Amino acid sequence: MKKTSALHFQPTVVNETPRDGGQPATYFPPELMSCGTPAIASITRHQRVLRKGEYLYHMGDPLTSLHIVRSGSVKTSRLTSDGRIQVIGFHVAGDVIGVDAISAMQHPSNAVALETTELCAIPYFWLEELAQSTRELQRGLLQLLSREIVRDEELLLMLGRQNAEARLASCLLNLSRRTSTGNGDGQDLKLSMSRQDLADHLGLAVETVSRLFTRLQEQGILRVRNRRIHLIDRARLETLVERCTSSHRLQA
Amino acid sequence: MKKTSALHFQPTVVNETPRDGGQPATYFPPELMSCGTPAIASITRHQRVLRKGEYLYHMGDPLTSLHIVRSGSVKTSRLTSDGRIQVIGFHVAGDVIGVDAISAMQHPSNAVALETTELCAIPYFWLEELAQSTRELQRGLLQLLSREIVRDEELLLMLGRQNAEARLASCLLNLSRRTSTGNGDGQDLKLSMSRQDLADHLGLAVETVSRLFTRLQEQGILRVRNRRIHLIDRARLETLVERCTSSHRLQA
DNA sequence: CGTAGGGTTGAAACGATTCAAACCTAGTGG
DNA sequence: CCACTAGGTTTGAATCGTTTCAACCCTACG
Repeated sequence: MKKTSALHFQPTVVNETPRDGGQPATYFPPELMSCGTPAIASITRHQRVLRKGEYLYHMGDPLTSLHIVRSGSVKTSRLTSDGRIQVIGFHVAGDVIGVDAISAMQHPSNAVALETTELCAIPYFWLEELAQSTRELQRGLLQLLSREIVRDEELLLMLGRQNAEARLASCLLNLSRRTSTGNGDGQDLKLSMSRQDLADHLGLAVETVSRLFTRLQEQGILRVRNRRIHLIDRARLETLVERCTSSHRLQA
Repeated sequence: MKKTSALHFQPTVVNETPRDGGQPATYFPPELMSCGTPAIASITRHQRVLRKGEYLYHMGDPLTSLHIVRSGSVKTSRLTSDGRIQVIGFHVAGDVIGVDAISAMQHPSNAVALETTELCAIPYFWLEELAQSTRELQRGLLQLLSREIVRDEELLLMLGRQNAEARLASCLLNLSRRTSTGNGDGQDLKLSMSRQDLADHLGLAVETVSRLFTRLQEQGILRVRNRRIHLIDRARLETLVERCTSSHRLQA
């Protein structure tokens, strides 16, 4: 586990290199990047740091703020009445957490830090106010929520119609894409979640996930060293996935 | 199949009995009920009727309008690259369709009528405009999208962590709840979707769904007559479901 | 060095799928 | 009115993928 090195305070700067070259310090989701200055200014205060295992919120907590992950990672999850877990998602820098709480103004899921994690809080009533006066922000917010719906729909497709192998492949490619810095091609990833977390996300048993890693390694598609995954043959990994290609259109 | 009896034009009245007693003519989702009069007025024009099998939109189509189902039902679906289908949802009177298209301004899913269906279209750019000037409407819209996220998360739980039986039970109870008129206890439901559609929604094979119906009938939980389902023992159906109870809180 | 938790592996069991066939039912045309 | 068809639905038997249970291994950490 990392030490307090992750605790250095970022100044009020939001994105060092707004949108073009270099490694983007993507603390902000693209949907909210275009909103006006006052919005950004009011948002970037209120820092918060969670250690591994600390909860950001529990099911049933009232919604006070949305949160943007600045560094680290968070998992959100739900429970069945008999205690089985479904991990809804893993969230990394730039992701916004808590939007599922807007409808009932209380959280329907849990959010817990998988490692030391920096977040910035956006008081929700502020955000609504600002969105009312800032056209760009309103649009950004709506797009943000809609994007979340699309993401969940893709997960539904994964859980409903893909086998274990394809699910893991999907997940790894997804994580790789979202954590890669842009210039680094994202072939190496350090998973912050346990095998159990992965299993609970993919709707599988831990043992199955473990076996899959072994198998993919044997096939030379990736190399596994604990939670450090090296993607050797990304193309082959992609062929394992039946992804939703917008070109395809059969009878449905 | 029904005749043109469903084609009678509803006047500009939105909800006959706004919120209290009687059978609510729920053409509107609760989230948008509270918005100001001008919004409602501008929305309730633009009718549209689809026959069974007709598409409201295809994957890739640009977003022009959201749609509210006034009567009938619609299924939305996505495809894997190899042609397998995941039905995202079944939508009945009062449901809003198309919100997943807001993020990319084009539809990531298909929407097709399961029977003769009346819809009313809400031009999206109008809606955004109105939401900018009407506080209530902005809030309603955000709640609407958030509600959709919650719904999808519940489906994730279902697909990821429930067995075939619990999935079908969930789905039936859900359909019953949403189509019941309020005074009628909703024990009888007429499914507008095929077994295949159900299977594609629940992530199962058609044969499995068929067998489940037979089994539930043998157990005296419901009676099946084609697409007409009579719920005999709702309580027992509920025990089959492992639902997400907000009281429960284990280590997650 | 010893422990604890996460991770892996194997064998047996199970649930759901697949393939094949038969069965309804609604709609069609003689 | 009936036979005929086509789709949707049901049923059975064999197969497959994933889970379960149990044991073991590894590795980080005190």
